[in-house]
Amino acid sequence: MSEERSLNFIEDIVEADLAAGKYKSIVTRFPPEPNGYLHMGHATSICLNFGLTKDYPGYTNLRFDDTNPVTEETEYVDSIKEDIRWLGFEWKHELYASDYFEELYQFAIKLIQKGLAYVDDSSSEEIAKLKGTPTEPGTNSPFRHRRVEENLDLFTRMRKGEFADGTHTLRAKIDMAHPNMLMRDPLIYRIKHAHHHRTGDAWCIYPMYDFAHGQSDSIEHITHSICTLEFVPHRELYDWFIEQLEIFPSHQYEFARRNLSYTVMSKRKLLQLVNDQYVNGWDDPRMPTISGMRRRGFTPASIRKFCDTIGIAKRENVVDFSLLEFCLREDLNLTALRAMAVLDPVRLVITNYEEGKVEELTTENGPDAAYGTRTVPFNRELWIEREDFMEEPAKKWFRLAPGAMVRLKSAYIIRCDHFIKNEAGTVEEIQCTYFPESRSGQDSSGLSVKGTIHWVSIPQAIQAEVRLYDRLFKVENPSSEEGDFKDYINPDSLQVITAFLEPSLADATIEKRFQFLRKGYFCLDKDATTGKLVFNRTVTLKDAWAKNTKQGA
RNA sequence: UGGGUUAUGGUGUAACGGUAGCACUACAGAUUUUGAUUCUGUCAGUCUAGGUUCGAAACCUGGUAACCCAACCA
Repeated sequence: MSEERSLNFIEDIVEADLAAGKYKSIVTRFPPEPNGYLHMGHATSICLNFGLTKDYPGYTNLRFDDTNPVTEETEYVDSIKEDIRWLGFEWKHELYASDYFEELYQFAIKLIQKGLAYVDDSSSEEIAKLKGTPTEPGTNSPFRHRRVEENLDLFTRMRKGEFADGTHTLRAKIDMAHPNMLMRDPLIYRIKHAHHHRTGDAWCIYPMYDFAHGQSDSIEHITHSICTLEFVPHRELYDWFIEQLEIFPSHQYEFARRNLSYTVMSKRKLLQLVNDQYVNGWDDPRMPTISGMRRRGFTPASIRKFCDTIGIAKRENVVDFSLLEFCLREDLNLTALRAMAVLDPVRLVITNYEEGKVEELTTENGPDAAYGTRTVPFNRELWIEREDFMEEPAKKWFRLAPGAMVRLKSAYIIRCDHFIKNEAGTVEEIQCTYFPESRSGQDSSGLSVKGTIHWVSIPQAIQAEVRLYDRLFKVENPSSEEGDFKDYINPDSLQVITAFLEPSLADATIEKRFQFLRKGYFCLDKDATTGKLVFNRTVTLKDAWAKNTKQGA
């Protein structure tokens, strides 16, 4: 109540309805079709629908819109439920449009009896031809004036299975000259002799979307039926059916689907990426699917925060990917365990450190003291990041360079004395001296350095496969570019490397989130086995220096 | 003279006839044993032309632009 946060237009409507006493509590629903995996676009709808009944009295149903048996499968039902729960929401009732098939059938009978529906024997081509175009009115079907009794008989026989697929349809009788194409005698039932994932072979006629969705809403007494903008023209039909059927008046409200830059967000396109093997399945960490993002290491809280931040409105939009990254980092920064890993190693030798000696040094586990500490082994030879050394240091370079000093995180201050190159001119080894009095936590050296770098002790280091991801597409809006969206796929969206990790990372589990110090946030991938660690880079840290050098170049 | 929807910084979103605000991005600086985090600051906006009004991003009129609608998909 004390929130100053401004309301979106749907919350405005809900508040007005509640204030006017139109409803004492509200009912919303999330209505996926079980024919694919949920993606970031669905997350917006989930957060909206479930969020509304968290903020206002009422509840939200999960209703599968399963009126097309040829594309729908139980496998999808399960993944959808898992994704919603993972996002942190729980539905009141788990329902299916197919639960209402008998009721829907009776609704159709009622329409026929009122003279508002008829059986059409036209082929799909004939129906399309008579439909007209947006600028030309349609023409009445020759079957439009069948008598009620004949329609009833035919429709009953359609249900009994007397006719083949495509031979008959049931259409609402509205107006073939209507400016809204959807009002030109829309099809409401079609024959499909197909096995349904829930009703099996009980039916061979199935209602169309427009004769299932709104009626299901009404049956469930949904007060606010929220969908995306492309359904705006359907609202007229939605209201027409409810009025003619004289059933509970649910209302439909539409918002603009959210688009994310550098990716695509339609089931059809995502399916192509999977089928054509541009990615490795629906849960590939580069996919904007909920399952892909979960595998990548996104947290539910970060996705909810993102949905909340981008808001709900009616205009076309492409949200910056960087905002999603911001929400992710914001959450991960607070929750990820800290660890050290070297992704691109170069050998560093501390020439004045006793050979064979190993010290266990204390370092922090997390962003604050509550996470406690652990120890990491330290010895004479370490891996450090190749990019942390510069033979000829740039301006404002804080890291290692000939003669320069840095602190090794949670360890000692070192000074670079020499470096060794191979024939190819690549630095192979960096030699340093350390200052024993500069030990972390008990530094009496009086030295101060600008830079601190991470490291991993070579003898104890463990290896892991690390998968580095970049954006899937090279352009902000692949769908609006010339040609095929697949032409704009980023060929370097996945880079697989072998990294050296501190030994504690051997205990990583799939739920844990890590910040590899100075490198980014990582999590264990499901491909990891007892013998082989595999990490995904969820997102990099912000890197002011990298930005700096990029600009200078 | 088909119908519908939408136009606010680079991006997303507020302002409900009364000071155009917030967040991201970008940039500059402070702190920092992560060039992270944190903190401070800067740049930057009402599609257009008229009108109503003391006062318009908002209301009216005319343009312009983008998106949606001609699946037995949802």
